[in-house]
Amino acid sequence: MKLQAVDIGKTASAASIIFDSLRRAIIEGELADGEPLRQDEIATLFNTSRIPVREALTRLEQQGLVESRRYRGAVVAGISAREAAEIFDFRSLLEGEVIAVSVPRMTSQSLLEARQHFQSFMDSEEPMEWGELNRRFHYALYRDSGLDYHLKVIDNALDRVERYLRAQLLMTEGLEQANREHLQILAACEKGDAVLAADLTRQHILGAKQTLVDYLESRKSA
Amino acid sequence: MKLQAVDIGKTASAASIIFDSLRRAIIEGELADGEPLRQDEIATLFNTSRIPVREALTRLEQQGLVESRRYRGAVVAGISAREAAEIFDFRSLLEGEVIAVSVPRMTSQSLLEARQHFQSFMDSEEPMEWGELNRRFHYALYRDSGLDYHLKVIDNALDRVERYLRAQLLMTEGLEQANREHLQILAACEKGDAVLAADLTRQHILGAKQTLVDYLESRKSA
DNA sequence: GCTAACAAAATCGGATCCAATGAACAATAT
DNA sequence: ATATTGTTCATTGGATCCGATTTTGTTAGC
Repeated sequence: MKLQAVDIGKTASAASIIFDSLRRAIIEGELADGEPLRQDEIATLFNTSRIPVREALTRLEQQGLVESRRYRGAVVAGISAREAAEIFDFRSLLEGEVIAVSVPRMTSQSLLEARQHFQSFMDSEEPMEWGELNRRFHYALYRDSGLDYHLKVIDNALDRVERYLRAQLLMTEGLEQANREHLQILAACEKGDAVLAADLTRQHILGAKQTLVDYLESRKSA
Repeated sequence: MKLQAVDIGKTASAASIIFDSLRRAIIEGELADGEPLRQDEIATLFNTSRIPVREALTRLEQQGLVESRRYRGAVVAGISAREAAEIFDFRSLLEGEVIAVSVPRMTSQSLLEARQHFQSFMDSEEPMEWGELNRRFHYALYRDSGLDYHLKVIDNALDRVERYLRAQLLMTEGLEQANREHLQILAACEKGDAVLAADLTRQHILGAKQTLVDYLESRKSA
């Protein structure tokens, strides 16, 4: 008997549905920084009580996506230019390492997927898709490292800065640059050059950092 | 008006008290891997309802310290030798970077504190204190990096492996080695040699990794 | 004696209810 | 008029209650 088995027991609880939904909304920038998240409001929105909402909010708080103060409620967590810069440095360090480990073990399957996601990213006109497609591209290249813990931490770090990345991509000429750099990274992986892939990945991230920090500081002074 | 002001508003909620308490118990190994954490039991223990217990458990789950399955409850999360090894590699990468950034900015105040914690660690006979003293020592050396995000992630990674570290320190001759290496790291920082400090830190962590992995695998086969 | 079907107990996720706190606003005194 | 105090309202944290699911124990059949 061959079935697509699903891990029941991890089927969606109300809390996880709300969590995923809020996480997405925050990451995609639908909810602005500082926007208050009222438990009641969200509860009615999802036709539940406040209990699962609270669980979702505590999870989001643990991930740094919302800040919550006792009896005052939760707000979407913003980020300072300083923090953003640090997170990009952090990603640069980790993702460089991960891709370096990944390249020697990389399967043609993963390379194929990466190429497909690269194409989708290039073709996409929908800014809301960029984040997801970008993640899939990079994830395909990182996967074979087998470094699950690293990957989880990287994912979390991306969650924190993705909104700002999108804003930056929209404002500047960052999109063409991202495409160019993605292609270079892909080529390095296909060549099996781990050192080059790692170096390009780090530069890719640090470049984005610089553009973003400039952008954030220009907004601050404006 | 001069008063010793306390930041009320960040005063402990029942949930955070329970969270801290459980976190400590797990990290210090008082609760064994796989030990079930019954909401009711914990609630009576703290004289509260299950609600704050649930919040504490979801927070712990987010941090990877407990695993919880729907309708089945939460258990203390164990760790495989593979995961442990990965987390040590992860720490090695991050802590090396952090101390390298920290050394050039290090104040004599921090160096002094580090030396004090180093002494306390050496003098301590109480295994339950090791983890905390070890953290304080390293934290004093990392602090001036200003890399708060990195530090939070490192702290979380330490939470995941600290129990096993203690077991390993108790079982082997790791304690003298740790003291030797701590002293070397401290000396490098005092000399202002960032590259050396980073290198020693990485070796310090990777050495512990090897001992621990050997230990874990010997236990598995036993 | 062992297994399968069923019933009972334990436990969890979520709903509803109440108390504690903070914010907005009105009333009062200077 | 303004600052201060008191009051009301919105909102959160926690308690209690209920339905859903899993686990355990019991009984019937072989």
